[in-house]
Amino acid sequence: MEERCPDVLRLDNQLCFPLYACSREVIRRYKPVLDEIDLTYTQYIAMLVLWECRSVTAKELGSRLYLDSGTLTPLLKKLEAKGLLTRRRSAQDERSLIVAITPEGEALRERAAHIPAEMGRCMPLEPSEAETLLRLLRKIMDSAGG
Amino acid sequence: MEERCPDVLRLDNQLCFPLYACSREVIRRYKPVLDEIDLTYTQYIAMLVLWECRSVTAKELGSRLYLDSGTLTPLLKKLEAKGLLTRRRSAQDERSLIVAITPEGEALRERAAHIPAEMGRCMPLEPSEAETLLRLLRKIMDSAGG
DNA sequence: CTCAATTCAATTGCACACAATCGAATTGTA
DNA sequence: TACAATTCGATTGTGTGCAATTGAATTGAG
Repeated sequence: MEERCPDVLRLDNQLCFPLYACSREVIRRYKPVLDEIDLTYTQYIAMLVLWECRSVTAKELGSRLYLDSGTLTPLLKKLEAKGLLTRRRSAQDERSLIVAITPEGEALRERAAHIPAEMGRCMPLEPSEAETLLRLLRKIMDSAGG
Repeated sequence: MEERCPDVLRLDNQLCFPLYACSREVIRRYKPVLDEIDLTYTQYIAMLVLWECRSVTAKELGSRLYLDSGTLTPLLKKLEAKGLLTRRRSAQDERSLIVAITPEGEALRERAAHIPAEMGRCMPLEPSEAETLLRLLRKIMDSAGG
């Protein structure tokens, strides 16, 4: 008799897979609205930081988004090519790259202002549920290993 | 006076970003243990399905993992090259690709059996919290738009 | 039966993610 | 002040994700 697959190895019994699948699903749902402003999801979250900060170093941006230079360098070059931001070296430290929003980038913020509410309507969670979800995600993020 | 960035556009006030960041973080934590059995995370979840089912069509596998042929075709070819599975056309329907686990693939299951428990220790959630998290993720997955 | 519509996996092209490495700039210490 | 260690962004290479297209096989309406 063949040994059965142990329950612990079942796809649905792991936290990792629903988390991974749900993350991709939510990004898929953003796509139609992000298409309207010609941003990918990763470009969108980079712009979210710039809409908050106007100017940040690439290092700070990477630290906020948990992305390294291998991902950020080509991403920022594309956003620069779109005219949404500028890239220049810091005068104090030539190693640092300063990323600053342009007027076009600022203007895009208004066209993006409706997105969070629109996406919120796609998420069937009560405010208390959303808060619980956020708390649990942060608990994982903050735990040792990251 | 410059208009401040509206709160709704703040990175941390959206559900999408913590979800996306947490998913990548958890996959990062899997990497050291998956390196030991020479699987990427995506290859691992594909093997999870095969450890359950032994034999599935590519379509069924894609439906379980929410991945399309553009992702699965090269992935399955790599796993076939590792000797963990076989790929052959269905006799009943030549369009269908049947993916079946090999003895080497079965053997790998034993070397992977410790992974869920090990990862569980990296996740600081109480059982009830994990259950809540799963429920909320499924609620999002099951909602309209997917 | 017939042929248009559908269903599959494969392919192509683009955009991430991320490990590893590089080279320039800066820092810390003797 | 030298100079080794560190920090920073850029580059390279691999492996996904996913949209769009292709081509073969199957299905279904007439």
